[in-house]
Amino acid sequence: MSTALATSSNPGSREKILDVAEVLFARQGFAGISMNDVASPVGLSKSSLFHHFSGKMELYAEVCERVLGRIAARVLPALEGTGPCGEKLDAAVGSLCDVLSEHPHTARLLLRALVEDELFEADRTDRLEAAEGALLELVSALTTLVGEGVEDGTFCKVSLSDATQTVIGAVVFHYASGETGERILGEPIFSQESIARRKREVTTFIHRALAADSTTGSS
Amino acid sequence: MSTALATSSNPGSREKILDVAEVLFARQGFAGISMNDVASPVGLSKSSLFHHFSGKMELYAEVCERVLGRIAARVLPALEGTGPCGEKLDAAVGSLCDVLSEHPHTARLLLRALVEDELFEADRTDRLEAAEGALLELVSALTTLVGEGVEDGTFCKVSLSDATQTVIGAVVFHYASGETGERILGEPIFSQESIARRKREVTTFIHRALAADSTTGSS
DNA sequence: GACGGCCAACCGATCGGTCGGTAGGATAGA
DNA sequence: TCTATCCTACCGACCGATCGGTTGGCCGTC
Repeated sequence: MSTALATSSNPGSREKILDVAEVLFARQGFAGISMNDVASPVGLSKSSLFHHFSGKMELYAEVCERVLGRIAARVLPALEGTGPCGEKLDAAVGSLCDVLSEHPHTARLLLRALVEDELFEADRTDRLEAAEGALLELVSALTTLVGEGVEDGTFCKVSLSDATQTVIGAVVFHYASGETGERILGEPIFSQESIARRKREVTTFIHRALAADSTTGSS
Repeated sequence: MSTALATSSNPGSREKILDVAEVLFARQGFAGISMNDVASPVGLSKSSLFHHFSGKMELYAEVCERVLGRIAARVLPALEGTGPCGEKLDAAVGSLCDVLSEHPHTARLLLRALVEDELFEADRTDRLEAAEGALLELVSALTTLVGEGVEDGTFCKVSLSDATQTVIGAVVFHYASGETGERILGEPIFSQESIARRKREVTTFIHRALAADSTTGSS
């Protein structure tokens, strides 16, 4: 009563399902999570999930779509802004770090989506295709930016596609590395100071790797 | 008689099971593969797998152990050799590239092992612990090398653990990126020329990122 | 009374794992 | 040399549990 829930047409359930599913799929993958695993933390029965999503695959695809959208919303503006290529790249890497550290499971889901891609060859959803399209758009925007930097002399001559792959791996892996990563670091990955240091370190790492000359230009 | 096989204690089956399981686990993960999936390509029945391995977890652990061992056997010597830090790092990264491209599914399994780590908290095997120990040993050797380079002025001042994480991600991700990665590159990842270019590109990328001054030193 | 959110019960399929048994080479006692 | 025994590799049948998904119906709101 006092709380505003338990009314009909409860739009909260859908979002709650997506929230829970996002975390679980990120941690254990598509095959590692059952519909029951998702339903019970939400407080619903398994069959209710099928009322909101036509199947497990749909749910997974929508989760991916949402995550990719969140990333794109943050990173694309940084990539497409005006200004020097070097600054734009730093901003894009920084934005990616931000969004990956604000949603700690995002990187895992992203890495999984990349690594498990050809798994669903049989029954891909349109949604999943769309999500992958958004990802490729993001990646190609990054590649384009690197290409511009190489052409105008900001960056040194590198293979564009290789550099793009390297940058993605360098940034994303850390946030997805979980327990093992924390054992490497010797401290939590998502503590406030780790997040700040990580952003600084990986940004300058990439900046130095691509900068055409030694004047790194930072600070 | 003439052939040396078909005797008792057939060691071939065990190896064949491990070979198949390695590929399948790498592609679809622990939860995504059933014992039947492993058994039938080998040409055995599911129950025969339980004759060689006490359970699915054991099989997975042994696969991980074998893969980690293969990597360590190639990379550790490069890390521990004598010589300038810069050259040792280049050699280690190169060795890692070599072993990851020679066994195309290794990177995926490695990435999975890192990303799925806290999944098995309940029923970890001793073997799995051992494999993870080998991995951490490898990583800490890399961290040590970077530390030496920073101290003797070969590398610029970076957070050791962050640099290690970045290097691992930069190298490993590419070989695990599968179909999506090929769409980024626009060509096969494991073609002969891609392999060669990748090794060169990522090595110089890391070299430039860590080198203390602009004299990259490469030819 | 139509409709949306929800659920218990159920379905066939498949999961990891067990069990009893078979084929056949090695071994030992006679 | 014949035979009884043992062991390893292997398999078909089976087990309880769980999987994704369906069905029919309950309940509260318009």
